[in-house]
Amino acid sequence: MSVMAIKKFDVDVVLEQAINTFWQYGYHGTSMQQLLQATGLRPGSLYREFESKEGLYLLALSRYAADTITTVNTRIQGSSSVLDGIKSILLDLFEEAKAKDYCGCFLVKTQLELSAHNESILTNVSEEFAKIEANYCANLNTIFSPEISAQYAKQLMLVIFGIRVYSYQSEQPADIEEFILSILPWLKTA
Amino acid sequence: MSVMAIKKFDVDVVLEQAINTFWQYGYHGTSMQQLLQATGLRPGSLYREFESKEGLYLLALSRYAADTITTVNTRIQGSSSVLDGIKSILLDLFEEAKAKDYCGCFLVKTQLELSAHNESILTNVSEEFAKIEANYCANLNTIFSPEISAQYAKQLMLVIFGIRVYSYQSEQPADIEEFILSILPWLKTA
DNA sequence: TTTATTTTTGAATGAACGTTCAAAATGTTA
DNA sequence: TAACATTTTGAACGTTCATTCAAAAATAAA
Repeated sequence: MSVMAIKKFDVDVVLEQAINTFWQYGYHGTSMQQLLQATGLRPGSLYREFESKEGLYLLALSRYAADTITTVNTRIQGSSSVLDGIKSILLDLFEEAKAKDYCGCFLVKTQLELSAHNESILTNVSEEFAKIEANYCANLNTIFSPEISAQYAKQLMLVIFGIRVYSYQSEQPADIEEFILSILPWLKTA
Repeated sequence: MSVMAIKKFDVDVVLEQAINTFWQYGYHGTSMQQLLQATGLRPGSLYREFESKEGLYLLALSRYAADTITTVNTRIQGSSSVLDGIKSILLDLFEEAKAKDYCGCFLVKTQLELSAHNESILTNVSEEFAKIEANYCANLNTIFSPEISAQYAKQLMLVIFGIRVYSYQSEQPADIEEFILSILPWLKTA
């Protein structure tokens, strides 16, 4: 009995390259040619592994979503308090936006671009956002009542979406921390 | 001397139909076939009038942007106070989102979809948002100091963006007015 | 080295894309 | 009615799109 030839490419690496391309140019705005160039794969290999452009996109999307929650929790656990953690996450969002190649949030972009084309993607992304909100809520629960936590988590989601879009505008507030605290005063610590 | 045949179509009507199609499906997600069907025009007529798909899109976009400011001011002037007017605008955004064919804000969708493809569109949309923010600021100036007005206008824009994206999620806050006031307490009147 | 299995290759495919333009139709003036 | 400027028509164009698949290459066990 014999064993196969071994894959020349690393699926994780390819997925990350696909994420970056889709993230920047959107689903309809990205051609297979771009993806082949970004990943270095040939059509046959890419199709054998991911079935189709849509298949690759869905895998890239769920990978991105999973990473998001991990990042949030890592950040909170690395901070001196939950509130400081959340505050630093928001500050990071503004910081990210200064990058020349800023391209917002892949989940948000997907939601806006594809909700009219594909109902299941709308549901899919909504579920991911629900998970993210629930995760914030769980973290807030360690310091607030369940009712307050749920309310604050909702506010947080809305503000994060707001930052994600507002950041495309060139001018940022002079004092970003003050700006954040003026909208979410309960984030104030010590 | 003689005079021409007369246009069979109304440019304003065609533009509105184009807005609705682009708004829903995005630039890359809308084909010329869809636009021909939505407008009832034949390729030749559409191209003679608007030059290209991009030309039609740009005209549709600027039309939409102009309408936005008009709507805001009409709403504020029709209210008993500036703050009530703004509050009712925000409530309307949530209300709109309940519609089955909700498709967010055309300007926001354009910004997210096309900023990587077309620098001039990014600039274009950013300028429109700056106008909208300046318009809110001018209205707030009638009751607050210039500094406070500028600060509140920024908050307002961020919250509007947030609502525009958050609304794709199915579950809305139970008491929407309370939710709004918890984020923008200065909107509270009487 | 041969055999078995898997992966890679990349030219080719048909469909859909945005766009063009010569010819026909339209409506007004002379 | 004839002359005309303008608009409409819609088949056809070349390009790019996502995708396929028979053949070649790669690998490791027998």
